[in-house]
Amino acid sequence: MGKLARPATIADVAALAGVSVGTASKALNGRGSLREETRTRVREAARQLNFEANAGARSLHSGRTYTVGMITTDTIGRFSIPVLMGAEDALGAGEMSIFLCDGRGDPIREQYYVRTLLSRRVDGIIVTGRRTEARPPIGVSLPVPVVYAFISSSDPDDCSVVPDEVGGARKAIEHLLAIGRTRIAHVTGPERHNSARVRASAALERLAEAGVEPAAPPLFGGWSEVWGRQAVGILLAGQTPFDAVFCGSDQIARGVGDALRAAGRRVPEDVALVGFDNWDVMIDGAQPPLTSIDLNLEGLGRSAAEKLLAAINGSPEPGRHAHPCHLVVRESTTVPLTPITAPSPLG
Amino acid sequence: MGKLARPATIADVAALAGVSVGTASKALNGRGSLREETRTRVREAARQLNFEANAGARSLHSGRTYTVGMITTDTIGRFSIPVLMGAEDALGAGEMSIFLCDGRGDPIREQYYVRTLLSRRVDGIIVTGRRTEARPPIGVSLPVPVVYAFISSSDPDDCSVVPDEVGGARKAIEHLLAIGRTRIAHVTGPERHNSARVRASAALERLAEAGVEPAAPPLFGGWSEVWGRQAVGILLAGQTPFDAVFCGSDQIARGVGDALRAAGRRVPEDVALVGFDNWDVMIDGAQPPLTSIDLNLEGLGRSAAEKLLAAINGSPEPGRHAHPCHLVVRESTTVPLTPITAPSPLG
DNA sequence: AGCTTTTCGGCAATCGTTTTCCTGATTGCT
DNA sequence: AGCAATCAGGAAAACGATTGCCGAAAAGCT
Repeated sequence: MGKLARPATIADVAALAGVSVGTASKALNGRGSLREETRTRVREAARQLNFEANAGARSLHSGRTYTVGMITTDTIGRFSIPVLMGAEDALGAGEMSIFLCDGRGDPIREQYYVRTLLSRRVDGIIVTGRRTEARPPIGVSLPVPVVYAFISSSDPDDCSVVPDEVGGARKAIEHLLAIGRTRIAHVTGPERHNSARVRASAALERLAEAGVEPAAPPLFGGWSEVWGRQAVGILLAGQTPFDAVFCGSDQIARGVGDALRAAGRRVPEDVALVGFDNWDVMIDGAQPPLTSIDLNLEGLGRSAAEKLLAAINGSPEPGRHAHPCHLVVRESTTVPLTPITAPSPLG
Repeated sequence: MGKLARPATIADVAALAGVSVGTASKALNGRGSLREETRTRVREAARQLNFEANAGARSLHSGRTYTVGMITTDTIGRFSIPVLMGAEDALGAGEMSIFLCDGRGDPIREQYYVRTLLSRRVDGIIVTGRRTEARPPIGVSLPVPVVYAFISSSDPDDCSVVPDEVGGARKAIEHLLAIGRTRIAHVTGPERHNSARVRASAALERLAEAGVEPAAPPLFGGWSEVWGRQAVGILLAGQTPFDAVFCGSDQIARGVGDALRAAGRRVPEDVALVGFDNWDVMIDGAQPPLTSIDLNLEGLGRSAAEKLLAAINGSPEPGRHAHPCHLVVRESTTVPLTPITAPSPLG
């Protein structure tokens, strides 16, 4: 079989079509002035040889590679994937490809990747990660534009696109207030995490604006279900009653929900529950399904890619851009209006 | 600021060092015979200009791009990420980069990506997906080697690396038998899924080899927690008792565990529970943590990348290669020997 | 028929790097 | 001193594709 045969070059095509390489190039790219008959002859030869122009050679001439690099600071995962997909969407439409590099939290590795990407002459770089913290820039005066997505650069002159966590937390509180809850607790991740602090203070602020006292000071812990369960123990042990819990993540919310149920409190009748991240796995497994804040990561990735393209084309948009979050309401904060006719055995 | 300045070429370096480009190239690559003083002078010039050799131009000459493409058939996600990471690991050591393309289940899109990758002259292609089914090859007599990872190609002459699901299911059953369980049920995903069928029949076969009757015929449903909960309803409604459930996924296992607990059965004392996939999110959230089968996806990805490298270097290993799974034992099948001294409130 | 104007395509330079030759200059040897 | 052998580095030809320029043929005009 002809497997692993050297790919055809434009010289092969030209030879088969009986023209010069220059003419073949013009024919395939619709340039120059050629007879239609010649064009089709060349095209046919190209088709026959399965010719694909060597992108490397081409970019040598054009100076563009139609390629961007994407570096994840830490591990690629739940948050970076949607960002990647959104970016791919925005870039794919313009026929660009993505080099994916996983920095794994190692700055050395990261610098190595930056060099590699630069040697491959990418047109731009997107930096992302799994936390929303600000991070040091990946380099100074790099020869290509850089956009930070989800995470942000500590240099305010860099272009960063981040989720509007403040707005998200405020929406959560507003929703709970709107359904009449006034004794609201907040359980979230470790205080050293930017996201935990930002979401907590935004929630408190929104409560204060409404003139409502929080049911308890924010409970900082981990991002896990286990912590959610433990936090319920703390809340129940305290003397102040509560009719709603806003959680810093869906995992926490799920733990909270499970523990509440185990303690005989009904969700949402006794306690309304709001999560954060809108992570389908947690949302769907929870009983009942969780109301949550969607970070709109795919939109964020798309937006980041668009800003990168703009910068590549000479119109950078430096600064920190907040991308809106939105509330997704489910049964953990609303009793369904039409009660289920035939309740499933245990679902 | 010098931002967005044209990257330095080797000509710039040569000029600064006062040598010809050929000499500069030799100096930087350790070729030819040059005075040590000259080499260091060139290296210094390169450092000063932040020179990175243009990979495109270089590969034009060498015929190699040190790049591989990775195409995911359907969406990139929980299963393809570890495979990707493993592949990156194996390739990164050899200084290769990965082009990531998400086929999104659309064959047209996929073909488009194949063409793009070929035009970029990748040295090879890895194809992956989120299901273990066999799929049609991405192309016939492509000019570069292709390895299928996790999913497999329907052409047995292609190189595929797949998890040994049969072995995994057998290990699960063996473990349950080893801890003395004899009334074992199996709850798994939809029967139309290859994984569900394969795991179920392997489990049955292993039971038969041990001369043990299954507690019930395999229950096929969905991959979700909801289904796990429903399945417990079915099992409890049936008359045959059971002392263990082997589940086709950790999500199902988690649902099963929750429902068992809700029905007053203790895990693992009354019913031992084994999941599949060893997915940390489910494992850790479950009460108690789940014993599960690890697909070793990262190892699989590494192995796939190694086979791809071998093929690139002229030693292809065609055929279907099974990658071993392993059992990870946790509290859902074992009562801890040293009981917890101070039990957490609800954890 | 002889002239100008198009039309069509070939030639060659270019992009950045590597590598093969090849030429001077130095050294070693008798 | 004269010759060969070695060394250091330059010149130029690749690699594959694009594109500006230019020449030959064909067509249009009087």
